[in-house]
Amino acid sequence: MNLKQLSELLGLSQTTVSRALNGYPEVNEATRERVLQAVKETGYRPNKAAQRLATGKAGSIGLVMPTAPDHYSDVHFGEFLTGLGEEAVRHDFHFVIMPADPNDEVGALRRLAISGNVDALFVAYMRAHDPRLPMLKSLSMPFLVHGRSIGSEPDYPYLDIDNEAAFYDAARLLLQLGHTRFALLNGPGHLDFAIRRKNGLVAALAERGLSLPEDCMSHTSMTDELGQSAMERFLQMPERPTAILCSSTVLALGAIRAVNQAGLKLGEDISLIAHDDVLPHLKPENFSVPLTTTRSSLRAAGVRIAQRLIGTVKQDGPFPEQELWKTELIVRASTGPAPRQDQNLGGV
Amino acid sequence: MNLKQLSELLGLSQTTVSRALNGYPEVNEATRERVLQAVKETGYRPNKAAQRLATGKAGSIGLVMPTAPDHYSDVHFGEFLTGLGEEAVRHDFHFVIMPADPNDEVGALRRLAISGNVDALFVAYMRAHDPRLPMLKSLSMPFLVHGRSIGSEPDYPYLDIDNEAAFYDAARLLLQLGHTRFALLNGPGHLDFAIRRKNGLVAALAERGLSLPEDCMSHTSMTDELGQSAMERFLQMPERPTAILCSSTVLALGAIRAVNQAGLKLGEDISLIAHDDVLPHLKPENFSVPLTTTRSSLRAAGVRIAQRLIGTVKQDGPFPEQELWKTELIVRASTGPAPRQDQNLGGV
DNA sequence: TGCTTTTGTCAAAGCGCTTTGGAACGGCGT
DNA sequence: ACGCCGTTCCAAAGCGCTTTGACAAAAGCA
Repeated sequence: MNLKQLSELLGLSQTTVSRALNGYPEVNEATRERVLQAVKETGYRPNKAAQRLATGKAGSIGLVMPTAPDHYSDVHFGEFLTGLGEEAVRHDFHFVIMPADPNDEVGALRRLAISGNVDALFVAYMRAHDPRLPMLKSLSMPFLVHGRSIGSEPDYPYLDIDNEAAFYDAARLLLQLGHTRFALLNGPGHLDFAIRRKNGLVAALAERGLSLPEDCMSHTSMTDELGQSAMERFLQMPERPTAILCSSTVLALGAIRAVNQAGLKLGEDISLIAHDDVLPHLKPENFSVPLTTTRSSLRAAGVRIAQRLIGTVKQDGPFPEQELWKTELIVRASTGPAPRQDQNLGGV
Repeated sequence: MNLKQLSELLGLSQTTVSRALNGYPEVNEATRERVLQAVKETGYRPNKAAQRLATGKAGSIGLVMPTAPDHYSDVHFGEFLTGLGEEAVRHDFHFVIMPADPNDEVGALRRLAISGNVDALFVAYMRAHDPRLPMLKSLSMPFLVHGRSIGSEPDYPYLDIDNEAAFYDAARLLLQLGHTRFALLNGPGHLDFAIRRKNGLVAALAERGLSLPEDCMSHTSMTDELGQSAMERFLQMPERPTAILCSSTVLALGAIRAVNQAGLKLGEDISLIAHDDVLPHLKPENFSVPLTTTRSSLRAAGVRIAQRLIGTVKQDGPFPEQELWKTELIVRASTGPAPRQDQNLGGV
């Protein structure tokens, strides 16, 4: 069934049917109803390829999936993708996923853009001074970045969470509880979110005249194994930290294992706050000691990004704007007052 | 730059240029060279949408991404997707990913098929008597399944690994080492691969007159946490198993944690063989006690599936066939002779 | 030489949609 | 009665490609 057949069946022109379907105002409401009814009965579906050719819009958004032979397909990416997908499917959009070596993301993105089968681009895993940004700007194709790029002019459309504030607030809570020795279990050091979280923590410490020693920072991929080994190192320090900030519940999973194996009590000997991306199978409230977290749903971010990107493409409208989400600081049992000996030793 | 302009530039007809580009035989080699040269110089790229409309081929394959609010975006899926993607990008194909609740996979698949923006479908996570199979067969659209569906007529195109043989062989190795008490850490019980792996193990045991008690089987999602808790249960049994078969290195990760925490030695007190999907960040040789595994690369399967599916679509050729990969049994340090007390008690 | 094949090329007809530029129609004011 | 609008619809022109059917030119064959 195609438009022509449908219009003949209705005794209308293709024009009118097309307009009825696409919500144009110049068609009589009664006529539109008839058309819609016929569509239901016949199960007519417009041919995507024809629509694309006619409108010049592909109805799809492109993204680069970081992947190399040794690259871990991480849960955060999957979770985010799910959000994107949920929204996309509602609008009959789809993605073109271009797998690419993380070292060639610029190239991959450019290839995607000129391939002509996407209307818009999405990028994530932002770094400081990210080289993709100037490229994207030169492209005259809508794009939206998840995160930001420290060191770049902030004149590009993005959706980000306020990482700095999140870890600043988390650190302040721990400071108020009397902690003075902090450690940071962070994501890869070149990524923007990791830099900002570190900055947030450092800023909060600086207000109290404290600083974060180099050996109390760990920058790794966010897997539980790496969380565990980093935490083990922290615990072996002569003056071990009592307050841990952690960039992911996945890292926290490993870290807590290390705490337990060291015979220490989470929430008593060690206080820990993790950032919670709301990964479905890793709920902070289900940890044996429920986790205090800074929370912001990765999946929700995916949905929102898809919304904005699709909106932009559909109405050929203004490029999407900047959006900064606050995280929620949710206090559970993994944080508590600094242990006694710490209070004795501690302070400024 | 479009075909028309290019052909005018060359003083040829659109027909000839198109044919030269698409490798048709009826064009002079010298002419083809000229065309190719011009393409290089002008950077001409055929418009995808127009090609689609003209050929009726979308150049994309569809797949359903299982996702629900509580569904874990698992690493196995990501890893497989990476393989698919690598191959797809080589042929300028892309996927349409339709996220769907695992309970509505049939519906999602159908919607994908009639949406008209895919040429072929791919399905995974096969179950026994999988309801998607009859639906797919009725669809007259090429498809390929990863895995098989026990209980269904095996008349559909698939790529699978020989799960039964894998675990049969693994079990035999352990039997030869003198083990008699086995346990199975398996994936979700409704999935085909899990059923077959269990069958393989049971068959090997039966040859020795042994059987697998119900409480020595665990069927769960393949996360390390669940691997750990299941293993803990096994270890608390009065006559605890000494030989463990494990459906994923992710499960094994947790299981081994349980072994260590129980103060037992892997490869001495407990022998363990895991199936290794070759996840980049979970290499069995990097475990503190290197893991004996049955190996088959998930990513390679992705590549192969993309190859076959794309091949089928491109030449409109025969539907793809059936393919069964053998796994490799790779012996490392996590397997050893059954401990003494077991040999005394044990045997047929 | 005259005939049929083969080779290399072309003009034109789609593919199924959107969109432009009218046209028909009835109601309105004058 | 006339012209003028606003509404509702239409015919036809693309969008950029592939493919069919035809046709010269070159080649093969008797």
